[in-house]
Amino acid sequence: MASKMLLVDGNSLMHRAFHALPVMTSDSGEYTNALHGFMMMLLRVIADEKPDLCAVAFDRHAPTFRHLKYEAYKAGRTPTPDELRPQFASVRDVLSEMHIRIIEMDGYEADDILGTLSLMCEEKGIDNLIITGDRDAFQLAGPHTTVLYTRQGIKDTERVTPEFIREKWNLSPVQLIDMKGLMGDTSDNYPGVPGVGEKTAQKLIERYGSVESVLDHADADQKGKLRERLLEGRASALESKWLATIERHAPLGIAPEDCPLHNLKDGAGILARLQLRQVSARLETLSEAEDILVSIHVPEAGECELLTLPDFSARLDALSADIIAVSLGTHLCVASNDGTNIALRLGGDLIDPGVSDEEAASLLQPLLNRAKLIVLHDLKRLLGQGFAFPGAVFDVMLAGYLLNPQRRSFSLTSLCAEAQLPLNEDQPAGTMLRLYAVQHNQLRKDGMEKLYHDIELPLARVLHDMERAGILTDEEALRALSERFNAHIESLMAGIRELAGEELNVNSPKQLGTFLFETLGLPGGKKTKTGWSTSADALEAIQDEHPLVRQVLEYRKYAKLKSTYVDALLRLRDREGRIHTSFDQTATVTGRISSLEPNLQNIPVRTTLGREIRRAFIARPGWQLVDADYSQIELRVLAHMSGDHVMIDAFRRGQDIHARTAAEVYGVPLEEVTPEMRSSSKAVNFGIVYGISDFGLARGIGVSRAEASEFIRRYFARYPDVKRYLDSCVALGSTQGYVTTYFNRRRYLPELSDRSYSIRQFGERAAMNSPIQGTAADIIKLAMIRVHEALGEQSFSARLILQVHDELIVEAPDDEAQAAASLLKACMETIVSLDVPLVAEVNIGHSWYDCK
DNA sequence: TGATTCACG
DNA sequence: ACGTACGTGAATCAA
Repeated sequence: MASKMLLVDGNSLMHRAFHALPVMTSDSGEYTNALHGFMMMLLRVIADEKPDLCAVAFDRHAPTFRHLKYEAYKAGRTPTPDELRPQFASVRDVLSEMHIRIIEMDGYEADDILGTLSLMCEEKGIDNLIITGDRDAFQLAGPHTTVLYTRQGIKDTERVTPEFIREKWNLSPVQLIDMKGLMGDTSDNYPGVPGVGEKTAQKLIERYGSVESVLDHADADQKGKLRERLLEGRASALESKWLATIERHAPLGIAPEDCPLHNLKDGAGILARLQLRQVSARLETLSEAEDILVSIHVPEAGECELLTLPDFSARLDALSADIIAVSLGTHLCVASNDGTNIALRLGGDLIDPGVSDEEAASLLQPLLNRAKLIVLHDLKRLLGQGFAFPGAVFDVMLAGYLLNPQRRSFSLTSLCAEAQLPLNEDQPAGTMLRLYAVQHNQLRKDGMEKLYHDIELPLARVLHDMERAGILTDEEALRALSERFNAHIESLMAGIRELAGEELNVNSPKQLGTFLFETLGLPGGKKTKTGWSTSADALEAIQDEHPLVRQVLEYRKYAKLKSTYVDALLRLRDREGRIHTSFDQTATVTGRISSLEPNLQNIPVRTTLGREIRRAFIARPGWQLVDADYSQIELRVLAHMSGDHVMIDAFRRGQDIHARTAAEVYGVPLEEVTPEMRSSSKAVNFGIVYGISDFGLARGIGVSRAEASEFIRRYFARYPDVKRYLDSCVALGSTQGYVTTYFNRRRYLPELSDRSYSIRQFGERAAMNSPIQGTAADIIKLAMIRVHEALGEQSFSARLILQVHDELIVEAPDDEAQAAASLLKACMETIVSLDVPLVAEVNIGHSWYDCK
C-alpha cells in the first residue's frame, strides 16, 4: 500500500472556520468557534481520506521579517480579529497533543510550506491532498497532488486536480499562475494588468502559454484598449506573477515521512478541557478505526535467485535501490525495493568450500556503504561478524522486541510467522523487507518510533562496543579465591558427612529436605510444589535445631561463589585475561538489558565474602575503573510519574528517602527516626516499586500480615498521589491491555484479564512495577548512548565497558579518570529532566571492589 | 525440560 | 478459598 499525505493550510482554514461559525466560548471564556470548525474539518478529511502522513502549516508573523512578498501580502489583509487570534494558540496545542506535525518558518507563508512538501511527495510518488481555502493553491495540483478547496463555508469542498483545471480553464496548473499574473488578485493586493479580468486572462494564457509570451506578442497581436493595457501593465503583470507563485523549494528540513499520523486519540484530554464535545466524539470514532489508516509502501519482492559468486558480485555492484534487506544464514541473501532478490550460498564443505563470513563482508560492504537504508536482523550480531553499517539501519529484531517484548523468540522465523508473512528459510531477505514495512507501520501506530530510533537502535552499537571491549580480570586473584573457597567447601562437606552419618548430596534439595525433615525429623519444615523447602529462608528458621543446618548454609554459600563466579570467570577469560559478556537487548519484558555468559550483572556485593570476587575485576595497568550509579532512580521515577508532592519534596531537599518515609509514616520528626523505623520503611519503598501486597511486605520485614497492611495504609495516607498513580497504572493496564513507560515503551498485561485471581494479582503488581522499572531502564539506556557518544567525540581513550541496571562502568587511562568521572556523572544526571533531580554517585578505583 | 536455589538491581 | 513481593541468569538435580 502506498503512502498518502494530508497537507493543511492552517491559516486559511482557521479563517474560513472563524467566519463560517458564530462565536463560541468554553466555560472558562476561551473562544473556540474557529478551533471547532477547523478540527471538524480536519477529522472529517482524515476519516474520509485515511492518510498516514499529515502536516499543518501556519504563517509565521515575525516582526523582524522584511520580505517583499510577505509585506505585499500583509498590506492587503484585514487584521486578525481579537476573537480569532487566541485560537491560533489553542489549535497548535490541540494539534501537538494529537501528534500532528506543525510546520512554520520565518520568511515563508503556509502555502510555500505546503508547496514544498507536496513537491517532495510528487517526487517520491506519495499521493497528497492539500486542504485550503486559498485558490492560489490550485497551481500545486499534479499527478499525485489534489487540492481540496473549501468554499465559502467549511462543509462544501471541491477536489481540484490537473484534469479539473484543464476542463475548467483549459490550462495546466502552473499556467494558473500566469493567469493570476494578468488578472491580479484584489484580496492579496497585487494588481496584475488593470482592466484584464479572469475571462481575458484565461483566453490570453490559453493562446500564448505564459505571461511573458502574452506580453512579448502584445505589440504585434493585440489592438486597441487591450494592447495599450498590456503594454502599460507589463511590469505589474510580471511582478504579480512572481507574487502569485508559491515557493516549492523552502528549506524545511522536514520530509513527508517525518510527519506520521499516530495516536490521534491523545488529543482527547485537551478537547475535553476546551469542551469541544462534537470534535471529541468525532475523534473517538476515528480512533477506533485508526489502525486501518496506517500504511506504507511495501516493496514487491520477486523470486529469489541463487547465484554463483561472480554473478552475485556483479548484481550487487549494479544494485542502486535505496532500501536493502540483508540476511546472513546458510546463504547471504540480499533483497531490495527495486525487486532484486538474490542469494549466495555460504560456508559449504571441503569439496565445495563456499564463501566465508569475511569474504561475504567485504563483498557486501560497498553496498552497505551506499544504501539509503539497510534492513537486517540483529545489528549487534552482524557488527560482531565484521560488517559495518555506516548509514541508516532498521533492525527487525529490535522492532519486534519493542512491539511486544513478551514474545518468547525474536528469530526472523517467528517474527515473520506472527506478521503472517511466509518465510522461505533459504531466502529470507525479501520477506524481511515486507516485515520491515509492517513493523515500521506498527511502531508508528504505537507511538514508539522515537523510542526505537533514539534509544533501542543506537544502543545496539553501544552494546557491541562494550562486548568487544570486555573487562580485565586478575587470574592470580581468581585462582587464590578458587583454592580458598575449595578448602572451605571440602572441610564443610566432611563435617556435614560426619554429622549426617551417611552419604548425603547437599546439592540435592530433595535429598537434603528428606534428610532434615524426615530422617532427623526437624520441626517447622515448609513445603514447595515438589517437597520440603531447603531455601536459605527455611534453613535459617531451623538453624538452632541441629548443627548440620548451619554447615549446609555455609557450604551452599561457598559452593555458589566458587562454581557460579570464580570458576566460571576463569573459564571465560580470553587470551588477554578479559571477559566479554554478551548483552541481550531482547531478554526482559520491562526494557532492561540482560547479561550472559557470564552474567556480569549479578556479581556478589551484598556480603563481605562475596564482595571479594570484585577484587578480581580490574583495570589495565595505568588505567582505572570509573563506576557511576544512580541513587534511588526507581523511587525518583515514581516521584516524577506520580507527581506526589511529599516524595518530590524529599528528593528536592536531598533527603534520605527511606528516613523521610519513616518520618511520614510514623509521624515523627526526621531526626527522631530510628534505624529500625528506617529499615522497615525502606522495605515498604521497595514493596511499592514492586507492586505492593501486604503478604509480600509481611514476609519482607517479618511482621504479621495485619501489621503490614496497616503500614501500607499509613504509607498511602502520606503519599496519596503515589496511591492514585499506582491505581491508575492498574486501571490503564486493564482498559487498554498494556502499560507504558515515560518513553512509551510498552508491556502488554494479559494477566489482568485472566480467570485466576492470583494471576490477576500478579498482573496488577506488574502493571505497577513495569512503568517504573522500564522508565529507569530507558533513562540509563539514553545515558549510555550519550556517554558512548561523548567519549568518542571528545577523543577519550576511556571506554564504557559494563552496565548493571543503574550503574555504568568505564575503563579509563589514569590521566583521564577524573574527566571521565565528571562526564559520566554529568551525562547521567542531565540526560532527562524530571520533577526531581537525578543523582549519580561516582567512584574511581583500580578494581571493582575499590569502587565503593 | 522444569524445579529449586541464589547471586544481582 | 485462594497464594503472591518486580526484573533477571547460572548451576544443579531429577526426571
